[in-house]
Amino acid sequence: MIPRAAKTQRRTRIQEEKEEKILEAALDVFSAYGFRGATIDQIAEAAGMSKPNLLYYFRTKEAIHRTLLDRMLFTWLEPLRAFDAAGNPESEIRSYIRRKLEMSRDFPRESRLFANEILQGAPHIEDELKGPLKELVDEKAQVIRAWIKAGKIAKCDPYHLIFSIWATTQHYADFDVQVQAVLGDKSGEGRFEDAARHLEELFLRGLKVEKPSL
Amino acid sequence: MIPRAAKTQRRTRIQEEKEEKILEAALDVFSAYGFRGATIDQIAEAAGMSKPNLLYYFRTKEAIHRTLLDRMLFTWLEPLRAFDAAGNPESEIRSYIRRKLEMSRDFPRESRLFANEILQGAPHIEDELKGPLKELVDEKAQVIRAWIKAGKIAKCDPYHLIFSIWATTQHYADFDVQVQAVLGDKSGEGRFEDAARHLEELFLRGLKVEKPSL
DNA sequence: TGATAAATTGACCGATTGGTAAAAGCTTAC
DNA sequence: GTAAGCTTTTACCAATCGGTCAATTTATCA
Repeated sequence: MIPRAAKTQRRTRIQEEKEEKILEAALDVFSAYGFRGATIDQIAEAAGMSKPNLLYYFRTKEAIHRTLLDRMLFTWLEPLRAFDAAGNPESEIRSYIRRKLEMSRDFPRESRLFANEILQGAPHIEDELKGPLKELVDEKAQVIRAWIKAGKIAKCDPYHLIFSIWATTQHYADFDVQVQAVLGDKSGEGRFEDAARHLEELFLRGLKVEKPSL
Repeated sequence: MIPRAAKTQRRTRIQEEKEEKILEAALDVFSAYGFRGATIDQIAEAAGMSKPNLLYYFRTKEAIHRTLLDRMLFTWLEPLRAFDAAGNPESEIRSYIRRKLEMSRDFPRESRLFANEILQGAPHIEDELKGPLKELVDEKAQVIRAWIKAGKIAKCDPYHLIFSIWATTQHYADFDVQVQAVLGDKSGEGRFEDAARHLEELFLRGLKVEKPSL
């Protein structure tokens, strides 16, 4: 009878399965229509259950949304967290770009969920942006700044550099329809590699110090 | 009595004014919530008129949305149209970036309207993307390819280069909340110039031929 | 097995959705 | 002024919204 936070504190197998199914369906709907555009009925149907049954596991529409966002935010920042100050600048930037691009390829719905949220003013995650996200970016910006001062990469604004990497990589998930429309349906397979090669070259050439070793 | 396409074929002064006011309000709402998330009541209130009055000028919610998209799509592509094959590659790319960035600064709502539409699968403008947009991009990609062949800029994929410019410039409109959260509310004025300088340097350095004039 | 708790459902709620009908108010040209 | 057409409003509609309730079915475990 007690849906969330059961007495035993341990979640049932059924609970686990159904909640997963709901979140899976909700990710489809929220990422496609945004928070306000999504409806509980739609999510319930996609999850293959009745609306009251869905609301037995998540008390409100917002609860589902929040759970999805929380989950996503953590993994979303993982590539940036992996950004290593001790590593080689070129390979660090290269692998960061690649990791972010892989996420766009493998988790496009998560990317769109996030994009929808930001686009609509980030009403549910403003604190996370101004807190944990900002702190992490500040930290990594310092790393980049150190590389610049050490003459390892060309001078540039670290924050805007990070923004550029975010923008270009996430573009392939968020604006996929447009990318496909422009490129035509040809080259469905090689598309990811083409984008990866292009971005790596663009950023690494753009950051190479003027006179490498002369 | 006949709202749209009046007998006289000429639109009244009042019609002109009210339609403009509706579109202005609708741009606010659609860009903030997406098509499904927006409501006619909300638009009507923002436009300072009753819902039936609004529906006297635009028969459906979709009609408003379509009008906004049609208007926007044309001006949105203007910078790319201005991309001149006869011009100097460096200055053409530089001014294209700047123009796109100016649009993000001056018309953020239009950018978000477009972003929302694409994010949600471009259900209303798929044809425009696969038609006019694709053709225009194909044309300009040829220009870039010619520049590459002539050795004027470094080798790169012209399509992905255009995507990168779109992504990075529109990022400042679409993800403004995130940008502000990360940068803090400091430097509100210089932000645009910082971004412009960063993007110009990134792309121009990234496209410079290896051995400029040796 | 039976009892107890968990899971599921149909019926329903008030509020809001996109949109309509019709009549009243307002402009404008003659 | 007045008649015709343009504009605006009040009242309303069926459908859908997020969510509740009580009752029923199903799983769990002693």
